Amino acid sequence: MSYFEVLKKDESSKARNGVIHTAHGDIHTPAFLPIGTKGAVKTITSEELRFWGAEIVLANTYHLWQRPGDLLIYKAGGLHKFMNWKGPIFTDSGGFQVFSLAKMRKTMEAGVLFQFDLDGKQEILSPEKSVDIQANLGSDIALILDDFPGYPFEYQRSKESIELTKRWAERAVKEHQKIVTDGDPVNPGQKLWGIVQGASFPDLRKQSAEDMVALGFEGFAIGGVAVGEPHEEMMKAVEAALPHLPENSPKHLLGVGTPFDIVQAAARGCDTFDCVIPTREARHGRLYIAAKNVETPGGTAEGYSTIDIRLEKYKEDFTPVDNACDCYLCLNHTKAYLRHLLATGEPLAIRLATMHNLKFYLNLMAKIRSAIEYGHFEEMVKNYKEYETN
RNA sequence: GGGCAGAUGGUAGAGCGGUCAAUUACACCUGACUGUAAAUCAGGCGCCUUUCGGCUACGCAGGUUCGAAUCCUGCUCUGCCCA
Repeated sequence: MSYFEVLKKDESSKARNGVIHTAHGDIHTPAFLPIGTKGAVKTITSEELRFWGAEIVLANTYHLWQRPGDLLIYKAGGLHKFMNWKGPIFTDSGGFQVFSLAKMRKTMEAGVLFQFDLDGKQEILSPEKSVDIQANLGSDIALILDDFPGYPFEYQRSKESIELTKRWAERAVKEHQKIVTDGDPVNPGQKLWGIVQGASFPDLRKQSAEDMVALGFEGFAIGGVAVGEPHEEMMKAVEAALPHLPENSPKHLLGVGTPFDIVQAAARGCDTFDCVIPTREARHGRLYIAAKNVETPGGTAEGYSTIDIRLEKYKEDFTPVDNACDCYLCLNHTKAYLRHLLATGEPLAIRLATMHNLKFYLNLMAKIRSAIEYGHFEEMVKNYKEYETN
């Protein structure tokens, strides 16, 4: 049984249904990974995630290294046991933190120099260190430490980043092999995935993809996107990278995205996605709603809309956020109640809202898989976008 | 009936002669949020105006003053206390 199996290819696009086999179970793709940066998807239990159909979660190397420390998690028996999540875990390498916390960090050949917030101690996150930490966490999918410049995209800087990422990748692979051969990893089945950089420059994406393929990775992530660029630029980056990666390997699109982004990227062949949008925006009062039978010039379509539950107009709205939704919030509570909880700062508010948005995203992925399975993905892609409904 | 305190923008509550269209908070409105330093952040919030600026405003009516939300007088109302 190969690591990744393509179960069904869509005839109208590059989308496909597949399954990734990991030491902690299968992941049916296209899949969305709820983000649990510090070992928890904010306010949500592992049991709930599993119940709603999440098959894998993402955790962060950088943050878990700082607290509670990867050695502590190693002592706990690995991150799966520590957080009691029995399914697959995907860990980010810390590369994104290098980018998002850039003001306080310095990228060097050796790695990233930075200071811990708590005690000001200086540390270097190197490609090896990142792999070591992820080995101690015992994730099923680990990522190499990568470098990326952000937006706007600049050719020279992007070229440097794919070159540095390649050199770091070589070191990461060696370190990972060393651990597998000589070490005592928490999760011997852990796979290290490469990351393709190169902004939206086709030649750089191609080069970076080839660099990664040459290193023998079994899975790949597309990085450096969702940093403020327009949707078209993001798709351009995806289109530039995917043809140069093996068709029978899983591809993750890092940090993406809106429901629209995800559908579009799935159509281009991306298999897995992670994003803070559903969880973060839930905390900020933005709720996603499946919009069925929306009137469009081409007839009725299906898409989605969002509401800001904080608005006064929902004060006396005693209907569910989405009466067609099967999440706990929609089955049990009204907009007026959720608005009240959020307005009064009740912790339950963000939990209920998070439940809803995560269910929306997970339902979306199920719809994509189903559409591919039953041959109507083309129709779904055609009109699936955000609609205004007010 | 007497005494005391007070009346400020949706609400609470600053201001106590000019720099006040009026601090601040809440409410309300807009907008952000894409490998989570984010249960967060930014902007707006009398009316007209793109800006400049103009107009009307701090219970009501007068007055003092170059100038009043701020001082004085009367009135109205509110709260507390004493009869």
